[in-house]
Amino acid sequence: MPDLPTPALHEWNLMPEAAIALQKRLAPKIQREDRLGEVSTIAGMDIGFEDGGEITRAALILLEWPSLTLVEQIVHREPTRMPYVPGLLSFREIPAALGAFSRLSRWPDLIMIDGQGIAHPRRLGIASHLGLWLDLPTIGVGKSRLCGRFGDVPEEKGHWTPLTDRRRPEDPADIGIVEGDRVTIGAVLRSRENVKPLFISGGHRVSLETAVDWVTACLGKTKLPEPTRLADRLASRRGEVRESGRLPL
DNA sequence: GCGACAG
DNA sequence: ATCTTGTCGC
Repeated sequence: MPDLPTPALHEWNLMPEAAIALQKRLAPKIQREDRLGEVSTIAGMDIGFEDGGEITRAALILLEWPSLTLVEQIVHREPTRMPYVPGLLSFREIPAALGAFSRLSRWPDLIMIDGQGIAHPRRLGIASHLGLWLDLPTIGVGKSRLCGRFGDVPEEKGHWTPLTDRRRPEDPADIGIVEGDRVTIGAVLRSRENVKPLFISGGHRVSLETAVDWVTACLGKTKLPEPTRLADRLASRRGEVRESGRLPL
């Protein structure tokens, strides 16, 4: 049984200025180099809402690697405590996510989260924040852009273009490839043809290249990688997810 | 000052 | 995110 610090209200229910200050203090702690062990399980995390937003619903999926077989699925519901504010998403969704993780029978070796990693104004998106809290390798798998610019994305599945942003004063020198006053913070990946691309970024303890590799390796026939796809389904729709294993390539 | 803005 | 019907395409 994993044991994790209980999220105290005062640590998450912060005023915007305090939350931003905390992000700036935590961002330097993010590990951008690969620090993953052997991967035998991968988790997928996503959040949904009920009652017009009154209830937060955290969905956690645990898959076995490389079969991508479902080994555990958890749904955790609790009252919503923060409104959605661009850039402060983690404060709204992480408490519920931790509730789901506390019910997991064992820690995953890698986690994919619906949202950004360091591709964030202060380089601390929800995937990074959660990874730091759990001290586990995380990858951000966003369905849309929060910040940064990118050029045309190749049409071929698996190809991508860098997501770059203006370098911020507090950005560490090794945050990514630096070109002039810009830095690469993520990858805009064509996970599937004829569909809008995915925004991949390292969360914690995972480099961008490795993040893209893992997401690509978990792609099936759909736009989202299996971990996130299943968590997504569990977070929104009712009922459970039944899965028998990896889809044919 | 005017947009943009993860889920 | 969520509210919502049918519809086009592989």
